[in-house]
Amino acid sequence: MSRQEATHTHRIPLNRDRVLRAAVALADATGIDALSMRRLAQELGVVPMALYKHVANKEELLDGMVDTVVGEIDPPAAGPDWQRVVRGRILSARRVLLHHPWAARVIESRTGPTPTVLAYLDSMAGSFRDGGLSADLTHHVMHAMGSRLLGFSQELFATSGPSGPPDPGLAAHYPHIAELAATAAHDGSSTVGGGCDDQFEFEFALDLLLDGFESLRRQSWTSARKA
Amino acid sequence: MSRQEATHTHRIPLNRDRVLRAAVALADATGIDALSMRRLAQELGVVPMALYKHVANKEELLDGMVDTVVGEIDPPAAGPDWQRVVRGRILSARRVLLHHPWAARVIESRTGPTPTVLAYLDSMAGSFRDGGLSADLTHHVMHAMGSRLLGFSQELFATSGPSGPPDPGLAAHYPHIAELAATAAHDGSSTVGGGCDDQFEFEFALDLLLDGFESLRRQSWTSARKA
DNA sequence: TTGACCAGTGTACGTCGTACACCTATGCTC
DNA sequence: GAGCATAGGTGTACGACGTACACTGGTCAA
Repeated sequence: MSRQEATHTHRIPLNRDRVLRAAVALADATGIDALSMRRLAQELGVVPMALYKHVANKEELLDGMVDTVVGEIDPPAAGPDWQRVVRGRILSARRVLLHHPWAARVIESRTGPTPTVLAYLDSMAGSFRDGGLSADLTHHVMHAMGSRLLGFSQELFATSGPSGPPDPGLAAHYPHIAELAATAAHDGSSTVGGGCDDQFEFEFALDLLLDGFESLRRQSWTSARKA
Repeated sequence: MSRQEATHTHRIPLNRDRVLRAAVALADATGIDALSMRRLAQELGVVPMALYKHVANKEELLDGMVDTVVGEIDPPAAGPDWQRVVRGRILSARRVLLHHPWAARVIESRTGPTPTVLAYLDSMAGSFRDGGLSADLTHHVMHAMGSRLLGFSQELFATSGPSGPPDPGLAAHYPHIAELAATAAHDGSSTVGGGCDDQFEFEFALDLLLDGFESLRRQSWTSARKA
């Protein structure tokens, strides 16, 4: 065992994690468009096909990169003030995304969320629930936050099929998300099957912002107060 | 002149507009990933290189497609209530984007806005100004709307260089945007050069939403009122 | 010693965007 | 009408890309 790296030209073997880290670093350095399997392999001193022993294909590589980035977001701080908790976490997410400028676009291009992303969203929903927001309100609030949570738009929760009971395994791992999915399912007002009423969610956030703007206008708000 | 289409196998010549329309239709039908210059040429009964007589390259094709889509958004309705005007226009933009599901991602991938997009944003800013919002507030409001206006994120206004006076031609064509750029330039609080304080803009929208959520929570808001 | 297993290799295919040289019919000028 | 520039369409070719598939060599359990 001690001669693991004894034989002189013996490379440390690749693994999924090294591949993902290298991919993130390469995307940071040269942009997402310059990230090809061939360039990445070259960076790792390996032939392109070697990568496929560690990721199934490029899509899975991108999924893994997203997970790596989402993993950099700070866990929620403890504290009684839910707004402080959520605010801090979202600003952490923003810092991470600013550090990996390609990430927002990649996240948006994914078709389904990975478990890592689901866990992040679940934890975020948990912060709202802990702050005393109802499951119903939390649901709409999560939609309203939309891209500010991560760069996602509203069809995130369409993952659960159009009918039938939600995956029971989901509830075990992501209790808050399961709860939100449940409220969406049995208040199914305008949509026929399960899933959310995207139009309602859009207007919910839009009106919240427009009302906020009008309120600022009435009080002659100016950004100078911040200086 | 009368024999313009007389000679039997004479194709109607292509033009930029026909190319763009066909590209939009193809993307609508088969998804943006299936849109290649070769597939598009085939759809038009033409050899791939023929397209390059009408668009410089694929990037310009995508720009043109975005313009086509943005051109479908309704003009602002007239009316004294600025919230109604803005709301209606944004919902129109949303309808258009729902009709072209690929568009949001393409818009976000563009590096700089086209004149058509600038005109749309200028007109939107004009609606806020007409509603009595100050130039300062309008500026932040435009940022806060962010992706809800079209799918853009905040670095939109970074187009004007980091220093020097803004393009005088810009003011003529896009007076409201020029006005916003001006307010951003000479209140330059935390950023060194010109441009916006993206961090401030992000927190502005974030806090507006968080405060709105807290207010709903206090009044035990529930979405059932909508039913 | 054998043989299964696994990380890494090499070759090859089909697709992509597009540079470049070429053709050909249109329509302008004399 | 004769001559000719020009715009629109063609054909060939190149260098990327993602990845299927068959392989090789080194490790370790039996």
